[in-house]
Amino acid sequence: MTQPSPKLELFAAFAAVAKAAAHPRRLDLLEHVAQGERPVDALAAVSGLSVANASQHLQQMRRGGLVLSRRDGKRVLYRLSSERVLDLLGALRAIGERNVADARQTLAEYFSNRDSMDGLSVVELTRGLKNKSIVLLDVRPESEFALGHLRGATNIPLQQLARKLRTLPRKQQIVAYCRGPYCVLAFEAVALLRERGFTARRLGGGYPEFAAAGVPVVLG
Amino acid sequence: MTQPSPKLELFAAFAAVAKAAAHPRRLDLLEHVAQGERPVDALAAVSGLSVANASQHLQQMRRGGLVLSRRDGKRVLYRLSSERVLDLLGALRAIGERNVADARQTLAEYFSNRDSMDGLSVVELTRGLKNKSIVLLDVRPESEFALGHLRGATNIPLQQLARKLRTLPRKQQIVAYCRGPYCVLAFEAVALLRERGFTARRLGGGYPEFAAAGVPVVLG
DNA sequence: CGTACATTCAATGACTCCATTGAATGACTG
DNA sequence: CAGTCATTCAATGGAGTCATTGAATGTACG
Repeated sequence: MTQPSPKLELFAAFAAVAKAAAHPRRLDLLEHVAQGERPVDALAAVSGLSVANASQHLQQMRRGGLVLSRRDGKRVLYRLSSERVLDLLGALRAIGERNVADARQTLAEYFSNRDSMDGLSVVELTRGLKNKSIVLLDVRPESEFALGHLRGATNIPLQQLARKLRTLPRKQQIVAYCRGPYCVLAFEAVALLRERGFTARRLGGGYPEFAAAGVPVVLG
Repeated sequence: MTQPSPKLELFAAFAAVAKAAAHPRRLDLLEHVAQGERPVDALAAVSGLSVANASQHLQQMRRGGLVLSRRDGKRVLYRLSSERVLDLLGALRAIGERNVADARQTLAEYFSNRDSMDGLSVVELTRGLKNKSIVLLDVRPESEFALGHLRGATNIPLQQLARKLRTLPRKQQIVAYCRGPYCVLAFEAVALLRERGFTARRLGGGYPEFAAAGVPVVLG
């Protein structure tokens, strides 16, 4: 329409991508979609949205090219469109984290003494698994673990963790992960484990990030 | 099960970053800001916005943490907040480019036979400069070149290119770059040069991208 | 110390986005 | 082929965004 500027037309396309990501609920949904392919109602349930609302948000992300959908029987399954989306999320986090750190509120409050909670990198994880110096713990709900998880991980959902402590070793370091870098499950798991005298650390990212980084996975 | 859920609060911060990038004009402005620190009126001029409008867009990007501003006398200078912003732009491009490729319109129309126009990588550039097998050409306006450019580049603004062809060598490959991966200047320069029998290619990104990738620069 | 200048603020209508509701589509199941 | 279920559509108010205007800061310079 604005006849000229092919550049602006392209930038409009890029802006549409950003717009698709520019809503807190959608980012939340996106993190869940990143765990694996799932139908609308499941995504609506885990992120606490009405089905209609979740559907609309998912469609907006599809228009923006963040997710793809396919029909399977009477369900429609959504999945990430590509690993590039994780790059986008990473960039948003990097900038957003800086913003909240400057006006330090949330981070400091909820993820207190973050330094000691600093996450393991991919290389540290790989080395530790080879060494058998660490035990990898997936604290997401069973259903998400079943959908896909890092190879060698044991699944103990956070809610059951307190009851199953005796199954965990005390001589190795326990490394917990969940959905993403800001997923609270792993933070709380590490806090609980340390309280009970275990040596515990958190992974620097969640399942999707480490899977994208090349860590071997088991798919459901 | 919390009122403002720490996670959603963080995601709101990330969404705010995305929102700051979710407007074509702002992406355009951002590309110009990425060339170097500049006052509002200059940015307004190059992107064809009114000063008040540019000011408001810039402030929104500042709130989103994409740019920073500082006062210098009676001017306010804006600059990128960090190189992370370039990562964000890269991710938006990667996803957005895919989207328009699927509905191939703009790309095909304006950047026809893009394969042959495919850009040089950082390593290719570095090797070529060492070899002296290429000549690096900056086709941005003089003012932007003065603000900062890749080391070893010659500045011939696109408008003057046709007149200054005789200053260019015919035995080396000419590599043109401008503001970013989708800046038309370099595309047109390459097209013109090839028409006149030169061997010409485009750089795979603009000044900000290659500077961030570690290519040596000269600052003004 | 007043004037000029760069930038920002405030206010305005046109427009788009958000969440909710209830109805419509499409596809399996008996 | 009627019933059921998952998803999407359409319509609704309420909130937020956009570009434009003209006025208000704040800084320098004579």
